[in-house]
Amino acid sequence: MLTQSLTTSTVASRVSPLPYPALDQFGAVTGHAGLIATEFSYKKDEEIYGEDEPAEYVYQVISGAVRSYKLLSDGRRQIGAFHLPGDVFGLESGASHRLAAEAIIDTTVRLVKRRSLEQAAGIDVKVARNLWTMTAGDLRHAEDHMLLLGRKTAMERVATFLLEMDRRLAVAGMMALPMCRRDIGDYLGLTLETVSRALSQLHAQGVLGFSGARQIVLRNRQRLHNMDA
Amino acid sequence: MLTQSLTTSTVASRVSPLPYPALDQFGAVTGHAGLIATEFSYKKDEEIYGEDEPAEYVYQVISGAVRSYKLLSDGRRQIGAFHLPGDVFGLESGASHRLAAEAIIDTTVRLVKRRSLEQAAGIDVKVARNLWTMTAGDLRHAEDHMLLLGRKTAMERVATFLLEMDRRLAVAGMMALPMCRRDIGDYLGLTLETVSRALSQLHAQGVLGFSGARQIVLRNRQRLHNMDA
DNA sequence: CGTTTCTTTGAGAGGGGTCAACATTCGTGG
DNA sequence: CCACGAATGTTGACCCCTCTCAAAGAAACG
Repeated sequence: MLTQSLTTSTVASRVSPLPYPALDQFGAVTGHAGLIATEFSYKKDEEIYGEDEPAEYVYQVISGAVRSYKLLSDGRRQIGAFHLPGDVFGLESGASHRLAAEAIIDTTVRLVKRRSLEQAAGIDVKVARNLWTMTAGDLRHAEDHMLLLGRKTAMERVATFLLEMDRRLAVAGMMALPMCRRDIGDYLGLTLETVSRALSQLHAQGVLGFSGARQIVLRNRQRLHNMDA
Repeated sequence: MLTQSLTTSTVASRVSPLPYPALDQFGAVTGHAGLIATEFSYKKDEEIYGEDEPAEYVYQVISGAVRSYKLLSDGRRQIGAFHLPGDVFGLESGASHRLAAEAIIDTTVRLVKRRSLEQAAGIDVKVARNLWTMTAGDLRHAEDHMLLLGRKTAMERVATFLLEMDRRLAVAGMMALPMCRRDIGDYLGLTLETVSRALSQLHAQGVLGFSGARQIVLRNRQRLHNMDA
């Protein structure tokens, strides 16, 4: 990794315009500490870091999308989270990454050295608090996702997924999913066929509209909320 | 809650003898800050706090066992974690508890006010770091559990559970499970019958021995490790 | 020692997985 | 801008793992 086009810049608080600047948690950390941030780009399906690899950097998506996942020895995959523009990922309290990360589509990230964040946290209590808060946010998502994976039906999982993506990346009532059906399945603990069937059923019921398999408009969010149990 | 026998004491670092004093993370926090810790007891199946309830206290199990869980509207339950003696639970970065907590059996906990921990973290960077590390530990467990819930078979889940409990509460090669089959099922995303059948099968294969349904001896940990994929 | 709760086991059903074929979309180069 | 090929998505048929429902057995408790 780290063998591509590389731009270095001293970061004030926010270098690049992000879709949701109001929620720029990364800037909240780097801003206080005057850290060096670097931009970096990955091509579709390129690995950003592997599972159990030393956690040298912390990342923020500038554009594109990232999947974090774990694998079983026979190749079964569980995606723990999708990271969209503005999201911070790869933040670890320990020495190594617990999940691998790959670019879903061509993606640009900003990154800072973990060591410098740790150092800043040792000096500035506000930075330390921000790191804790970000990890706690990841934990909240994981707890919600355990409920989905352990106890929801296929239709409920897909409904939950659609509402999550609608919230996170809908523009003008429409969302452009960056990930394929297999990624969605591996996120929801389903097969790609089951995801496809659920989406078709929702389409037939008029709950959503397609313009291409990955361009979706939700036409009845209330029905989806009811389905998500 | 908080309507039972109540003992207050000023905590040095460790008040009560814990089974695994080497891993006393709670003491690492309270020790530095000279916080007031209180002991409190709950009866079997008593609620400690509810989902979305204000997070006023942080807890450590002294004796007994606790389950943390989420419910769907129709009563389906996902247990996110079991808390055993020495474990800290109920630690939140935000204002409220994301999961409910109940005593599995009669349980005694030590508790400190969240506010005083926050305050200590604002003064002492080491305390802040400890809070972050504890939340990161919970996140690691949740990430592993998502893989289990999303991608493992029933037998793999039970094998993983047995190895986890063996690691956490085995004494002299034997473990005394505090929780019933339904709790195990709700932790593993299975029904209690499926858990029972998997345990019976492992028993028939000689992988484990019973002395009462909840007293289990692992006779072949390697086989379990192979099963857990 | 009786009662209640928990666990085991069986039989049958169903939701989601698997395998396969076809359709659509997208990227690429003509 | 279109044509082609590859990748992605949809749909169908069938199967199997786990769930559901039921009953008997074992353990815990007063």
